[in-house]
Amino acid sequence: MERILARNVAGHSGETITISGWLHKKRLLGGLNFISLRDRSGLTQTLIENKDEIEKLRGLQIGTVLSLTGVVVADERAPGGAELHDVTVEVLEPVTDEPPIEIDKPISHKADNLDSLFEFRVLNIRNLQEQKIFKIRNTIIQQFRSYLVEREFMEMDTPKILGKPTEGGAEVFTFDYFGQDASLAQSPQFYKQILVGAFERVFEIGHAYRAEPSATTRHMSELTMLDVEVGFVTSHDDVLNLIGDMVYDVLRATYERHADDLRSLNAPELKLPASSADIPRFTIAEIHEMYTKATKTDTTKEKDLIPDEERWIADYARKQFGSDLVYAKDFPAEAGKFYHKFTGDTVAWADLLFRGLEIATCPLRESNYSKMVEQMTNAGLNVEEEGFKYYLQAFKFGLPMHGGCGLGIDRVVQKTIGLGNVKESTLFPRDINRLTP
RNA sequence: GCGCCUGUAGUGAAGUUGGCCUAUCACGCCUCCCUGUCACGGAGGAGAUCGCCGGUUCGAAUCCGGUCGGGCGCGCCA
Repeated sequence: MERILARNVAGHSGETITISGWLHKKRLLGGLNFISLRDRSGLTQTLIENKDEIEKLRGLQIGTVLSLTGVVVADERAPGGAELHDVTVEVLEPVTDEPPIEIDKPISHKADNLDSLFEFRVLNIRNLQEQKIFKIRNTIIQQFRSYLVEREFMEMDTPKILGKPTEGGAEVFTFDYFGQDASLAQSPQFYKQILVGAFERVFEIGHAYRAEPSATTRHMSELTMLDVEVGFVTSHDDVLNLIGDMVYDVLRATYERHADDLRSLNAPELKLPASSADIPRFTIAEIHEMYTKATKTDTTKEKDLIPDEERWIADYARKQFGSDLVYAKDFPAEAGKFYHKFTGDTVAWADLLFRGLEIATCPLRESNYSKMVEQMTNAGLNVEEEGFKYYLQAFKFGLPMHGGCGLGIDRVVQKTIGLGNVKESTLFPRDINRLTP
């Protein structure tokens, strides 16, 4: 018999149907037994009065894979307005071991219990509340993708196995690759710039690897990044307009589609200005000045924003401009890297902050070959090196002015829902001491 | 890496100024009762050498030293 999903059961009133899924909850009231079955679309309640049928479930634990066949009866007392009666039970995969956690109860997300959260991840993702996190994540990724595809961005797949790292900065993982020194990509940056030289507009949603020994609520060793790069921009503002509008659009759509889920997860209310063009933008120097004035902590000598400053400016933007998003732009020139576009004392690079956390870096790149060679040389890099050879080819043979962003998907999900730790937004997080599951 | 906090049944918690702890509670699990449950309810039961090692003491979950695991903040962060 055709399998009917939980969400469609009510539409088959009066018919005999078969549902399949996992035993989610038993409520045995004696002669009246409620069994709820979970499938990918939700729960179905079934009513089993026949003692022989309920006996088939004796000794079987939550998670047992079942097919239940019965008549759909509309009843207001049933969750969803309908349930199965006169049920025949067929056990497809019996589970006799007691699950180590309860999957129909709230899963603790207290910081102290995060280790248990991930230790039992395989099972707690069967919890419907826990699943909401990953359904929201899925929507966020889909929204980013469709925003970009609609604007003629091409989705790309660039290698994560790279040669020996040449440029410093973030620590990379290195390993033996058939006798050669290899490393894991910390970013698809070089590739996306190269691809701008062919396709103008590209993006990638993929993993990036960081070997920094960071033990914070916002870092992981393996993260999911959205990398966007667009050619033929005419200013840094073009880049900020595009990325700001994209994030604005994705957050709006996600809050719309998952209003109920976000409410049940106690997500903060979304505050955005009337238009994405109104996302407040402050220079790093302005933020240092305002922060120093407000807190008496002098940060004017800092190159970057300190974490507390990020939270402070976010709070300021929310109160003064009604915006959960804020740009911190124009980093001091000494913070810039060789691939950035420099404009006097500052570098055309902005961070997009969402609720006090950096979710994206949005730079404008240097696109002129001679300038690149000069900036690399000034940075003490050897332009003849293998790692730069192919990268520089793209410049030598013509790149338009371009810029884009590297955006942390995990952080967007974390902050959208209001999770305390970025790992909670990730199915199987990797950090400095977790490699499993 | 540094600082602070933390580690008690399968899970989540209480107890941590040493003795009344033979370690408490909730959920889960097992047995039984229960015809409208939906965090079902009721009766009973099993389940913990209190992270590990050592020390102090008549006596340690509790104090001390070490060690391992975990968390938070900072640092690092193309």
